[in-house]
Amino acid sequence: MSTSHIPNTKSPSLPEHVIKALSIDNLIFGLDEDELKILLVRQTDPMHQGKWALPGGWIRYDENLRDAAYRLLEELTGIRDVYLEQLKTFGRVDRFPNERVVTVAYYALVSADNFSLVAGQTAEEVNWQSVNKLPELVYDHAEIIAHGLTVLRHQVCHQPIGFNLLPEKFTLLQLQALYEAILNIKLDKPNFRRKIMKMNLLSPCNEKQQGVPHRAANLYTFDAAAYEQLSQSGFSFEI
Amino acid sequence: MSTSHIPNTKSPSLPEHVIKALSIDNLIFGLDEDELKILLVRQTDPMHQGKWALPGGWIRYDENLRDAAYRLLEELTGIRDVYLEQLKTFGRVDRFPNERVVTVAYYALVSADNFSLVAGQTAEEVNWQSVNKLPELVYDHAEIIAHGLTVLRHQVCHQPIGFNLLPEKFTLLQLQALYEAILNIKLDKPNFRRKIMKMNLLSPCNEKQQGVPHRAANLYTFDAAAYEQLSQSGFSFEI
DNA sequence: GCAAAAGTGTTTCACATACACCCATGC
DNA sequence: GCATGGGTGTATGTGAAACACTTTTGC
Repeated sequence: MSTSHIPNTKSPSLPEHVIKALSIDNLIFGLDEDELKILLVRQTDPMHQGKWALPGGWIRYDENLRDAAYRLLEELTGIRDVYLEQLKTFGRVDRFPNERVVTVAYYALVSADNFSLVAGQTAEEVNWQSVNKLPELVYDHAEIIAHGLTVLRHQVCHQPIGFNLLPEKFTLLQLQALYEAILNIKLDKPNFRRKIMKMNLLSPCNEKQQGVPHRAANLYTFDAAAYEQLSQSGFSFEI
Repeated sequence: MSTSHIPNTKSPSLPEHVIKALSIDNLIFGLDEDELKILLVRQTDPMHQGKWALPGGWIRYDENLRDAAYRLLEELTGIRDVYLEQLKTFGRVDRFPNERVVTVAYYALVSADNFSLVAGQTAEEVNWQSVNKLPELVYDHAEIIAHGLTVLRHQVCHQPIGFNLLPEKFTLLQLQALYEAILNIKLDKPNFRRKIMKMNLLSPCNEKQQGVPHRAANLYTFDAAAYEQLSQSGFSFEI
């Protein structure tokens, strides 16, 4: 959450007309150099002593939950047009100091296209952190991230959401590296290629990689329309 | 929700010290005669004109979300010791009249053992309804149930939660009928048997069905301990 | 015997796996 | 040439699907 999460203070940055007992927290995953990262903000007020937190905030009275998640995401990071899904609601009695605050967690997968873009915007406060070595976090945010990782690892095997982590055009080996990074496993290249290609979810760009010190690979895009059609015919994505 | 969900009234039945903007709603599924049903309560106050609702209510300040779900479930239906899992949080601005109320939905699968038991307890107010022909429901409860069904149909294929809908001891054909009822499909008996038996999740009771007008089938129980051990070795349940 | 469900056997075919191999390109 | 990744081919085994079949029991 942002620094506006200090309880019991009428901070001027706190918007009026928000739901008091409820907040939003966003888990934003990105891929950097074949490593899975998550976007965190640093709490600048002395009370939290520089701990890190998920980007989040309060929900307005006249705002749907998902809209609030999108608004907060864009306000804090500039990110928009991403896959944003409700994760879970966390409401342990003692998760927040002094008052009872329940938080609805959402998660998004950010493509490599605007990965670096985001990190640059508000350099000192927002930062990507490897999910394998997280800093100290406020409240129950470590627990929320742990749950988010579990869900992500499950979802990525059963739905084609991984493509959201890649640039628009990608190679098959980039896709394979993505699954290897998220799932912490090694995959067989020929078999992975066949499995993916048989799904008929990728459209060839008829372009090749540029500036690589080896044979250039073909580039592909994910065909969302084809996936829509296939899933209505009972097709189910499985890795 | 129960009748205590009337907004802006200081009803004497409304417990003190609850979170104002948040409620719980429970989706309780049961199997009756190979038909999937859900437990609903009738709103008795004139404002709702006899519409039906999910059993739910308010969360106390000193109560974890899941604890509240369990408490409300037991208070309203007497059901306990069931698989109870968070479904999703629903918070559309206009889902509740006059004030902003966000609700956290939980779902449970009730075994056929105490299926009839529940229906008897508070006969005129609580009732099982087929999910295929639901009555008119208050607020967004139809939407919540629709989402619950989607999740249930997905989960039942990937986790051994279906067993919660059966009596403690069951036959393989009962199990098959369960999947056929939930998924609305036909399954091949020999292949289904082999698939299930190969998982090593069922313990034979060394007992047979009683009083059936045909050859009596063997009874089995679900071996939860075996499942725990297998899933830690990377086993994943799939139908 | 007949009906109805329990339970077994067998063939077929697709597909996942494993691994060997050739291709293209920059240095 | 050689290193690096791109991309293809093939043998093998497992297992899902389809369906024919036998067994048991009540009436």
